Amino acid sequence: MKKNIFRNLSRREREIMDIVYELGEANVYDVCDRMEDDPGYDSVRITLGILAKKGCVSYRRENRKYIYTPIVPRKRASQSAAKNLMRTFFNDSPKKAIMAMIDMSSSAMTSEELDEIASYIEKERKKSGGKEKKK
Amino acid sequence: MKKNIFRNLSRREREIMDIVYELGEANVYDVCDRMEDDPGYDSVRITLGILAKKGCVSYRRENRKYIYTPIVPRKRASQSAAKNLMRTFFNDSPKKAIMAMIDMSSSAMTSEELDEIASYIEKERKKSGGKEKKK
DNA sequence: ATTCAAATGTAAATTATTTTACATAACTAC
DNA sequence: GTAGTTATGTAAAATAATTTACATTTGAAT
Repeated sequence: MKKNIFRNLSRREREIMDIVYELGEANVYDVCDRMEDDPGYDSVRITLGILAKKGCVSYRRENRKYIYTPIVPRKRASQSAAKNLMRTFFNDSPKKAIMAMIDMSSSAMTSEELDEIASYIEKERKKSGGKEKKK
Repeated sequence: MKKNIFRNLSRREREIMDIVYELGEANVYDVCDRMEDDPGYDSVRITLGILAKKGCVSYRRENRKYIYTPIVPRKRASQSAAKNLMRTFFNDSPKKAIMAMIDMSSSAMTSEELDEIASYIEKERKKSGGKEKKK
């Protein structure tokens, strides 16, 4: 059984990984800019180095700058995070989690967006038909 | 501006808070039972004490056992976590986040559940009409 | 009253994390 | 070439987190 990919990251490491995911890719300065307290270039650099050693990010050189990229693809990482959310707060029920997100966000979405989501559900519902209800 | 309630929790603290949220309330043994590595009763106890001091959990006595409960209500904590998820992985777009959750969960839901979600959206859509689309 | 279990508090010891520092390389621009 | 920027590596120092230990309290059971 695969464990949560990010469970053994420290607070700072986790914080930096979140920023790298948020940005898609980032250099040391990009990360520094997004941190509330400013830990200093070196500190962030060392931590990115640790994350590279742990296999969380890779880096490449572009012009003069090193650019760090998450190794676990955004999609897989987001699914892992979403599953964690479902387990922790929604008793592992996707339905409850999705409804809660709709509830908290409906006023921030346009009716068009809500419609889009509705048609997306309809499409999914037809596609697999979903799991059959237990008798 | 209110900061993320749980940003200054250490790894262990965060782990224990998740368990307390998952269970709703818990005593030291309940928490121990859910931890993969077993940190030992005392260690968990001390950490729960720190969480109490930080204002993350309260506790009450029931019979001979102390029971710890999250102070920030589950709903608010889950919203905070969901917002974090949206920011980190979905460019702050609820629509994208919700669709991703549907996508990853549709095969685990019955058609009935999908229907329920769809009607919930319809209800929300009618209620506020959502935000108007920008011209 | 004695014993046991469940709790408390405090402190020390251990480990992990985070930051700082220093020495160096490579590439650019002047 | 010299200086400046961006990077590297390693190590030390400083902080923070985690675990362990020991001394106490309280209530329940025998």
